[in-house]
Amino acid sequence: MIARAKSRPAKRPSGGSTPAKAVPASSGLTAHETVYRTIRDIIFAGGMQPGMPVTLRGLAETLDVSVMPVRDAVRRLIAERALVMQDNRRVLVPEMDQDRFGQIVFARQTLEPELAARALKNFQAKDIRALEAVDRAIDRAMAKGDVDSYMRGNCDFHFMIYRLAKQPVLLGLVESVWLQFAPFMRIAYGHYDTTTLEDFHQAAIKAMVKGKENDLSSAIAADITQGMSLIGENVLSEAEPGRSSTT
Amino acid sequence: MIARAKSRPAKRPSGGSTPAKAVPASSGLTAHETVYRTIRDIIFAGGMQPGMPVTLRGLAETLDVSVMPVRDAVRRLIAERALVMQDNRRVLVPEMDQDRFGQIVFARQTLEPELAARALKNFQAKDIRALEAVDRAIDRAMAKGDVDSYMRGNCDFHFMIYRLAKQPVLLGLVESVWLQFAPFMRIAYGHYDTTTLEDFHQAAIKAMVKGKENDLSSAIAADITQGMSLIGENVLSEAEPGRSSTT
DNA sequence: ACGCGGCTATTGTGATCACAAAATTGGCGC
DNA sequence: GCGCCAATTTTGTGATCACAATAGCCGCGT
Repeated sequence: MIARAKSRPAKRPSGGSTPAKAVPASSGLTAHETVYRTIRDIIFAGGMQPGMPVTLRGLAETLDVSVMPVRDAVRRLIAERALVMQDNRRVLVPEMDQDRFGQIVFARQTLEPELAARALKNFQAKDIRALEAVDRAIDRAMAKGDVDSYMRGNCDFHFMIYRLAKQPVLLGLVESVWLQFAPFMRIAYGHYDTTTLEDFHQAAIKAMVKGKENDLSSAIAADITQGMSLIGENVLSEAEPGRSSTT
Repeated sequence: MIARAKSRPAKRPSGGSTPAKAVPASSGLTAHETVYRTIRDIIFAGGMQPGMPVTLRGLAETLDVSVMPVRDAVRRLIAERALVMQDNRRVLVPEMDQDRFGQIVFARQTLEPELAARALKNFQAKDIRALEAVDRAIDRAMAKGDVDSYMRGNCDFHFMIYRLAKQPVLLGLVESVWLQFAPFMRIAYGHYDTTTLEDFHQAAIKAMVKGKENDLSSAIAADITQGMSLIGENVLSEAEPGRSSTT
């Protein structure tokens, strides 16, 4: 739950320039960058319900920063299509529908297997080991029914591969696509038993070890097909009628 | 040419809240949106040289707005990969290299023919007429050697088709890709005689009229191949060695 | 003459204030 | 009790100021 803006109970001391900051202390990055990653991670973790409104002051209050970095971060996420701004100038997590979903599936199937194939020549032994470690973590999360860890692991697995391709243009496109369907992945996986899923990650790792480009692409493609059809079945069927709001 | 920041010759009147604005008057949109489109159009028109630094205050001075809308617009363009920010926090038009170019070509060839195919079922007679008008304008621009009009027409032609597909997710990805290679298109077309190019636009229009999806995709693919190989030959070969600066 | 160190100007970042539009709430009339 | 209109609150937008970091420049020393 994201806190709403409060009534400005206490004024800032007086200091000229740096009255309020808490987030950026953790790293040497800019506040806006930190806020951006924080929000992005929340989205990837499924922490934002589609249709849920997002307010600058609300986020600023929650993250304990001023509105300025939040504004930058939100605008960036809007540019990346992770959030949308409607005519009201209201910012919210976009809803999913059949059209959007079909486009996302096409983009994933088109870009990600190719990205994996282009990563193949850069794989080193340590990368394989890291991927196996992530995959074991995914298995543990599946066994425990830990949806958050599963999603995080799945995201790490894919992007660990894609990053190795060193193709920043394609990687940027894929990141934008992931940001757009991540919220629904969380919903679907929350409804479904992930333990019954076939593990295409092992097939992908095996293809990497053997250097079989086509096998790697196929494994990624199969993984995407499986995951996206799961989302499609669970999200679109119930979200279509429109705001059931069972509460 | 974009003006550099000057030495702040005249101070703003004094008014409390709206001392400076000139761009937004033209439309009911926000200033940031207007500035964004202005910069984007400049990029599409090839008005920004790769490697050229971009400063917030410089742009603000040129467009006669305060730095705030410019800041929003520039950050948005950075998110869309039209501009890059280096570690120095300096913003500039990204350079092109073989790697980036290959990724852009792949993304275009993968996404754009599909987008055209998906637009096919939405074509109406007036759309065909509009496309033919644009194509005639392109021919005129080619005949006169008007590079700017040619590029504008080419951009209009493609996006008029893509927009009809009503696939906002894919359209967003394609727009981001175009923003990344547009500056180099200008350079290539400035060096090359465009009158020798084969006109795949006519083939595309004919395919639309006949409703032949595969022919339309092929025509778009051929058009992309032709245009991008032209850019590749003219830009990469000379830009590779590094900053010749013949002036 | 050339290199180097300090100084100045410029840059992006962030905070705060002000404002218009929209949403929400409250009260009034029916 | 229900619907509508006005006042209030909340929201995004934009402007201005302040500041740290950097780049560019000038002069000094050898």
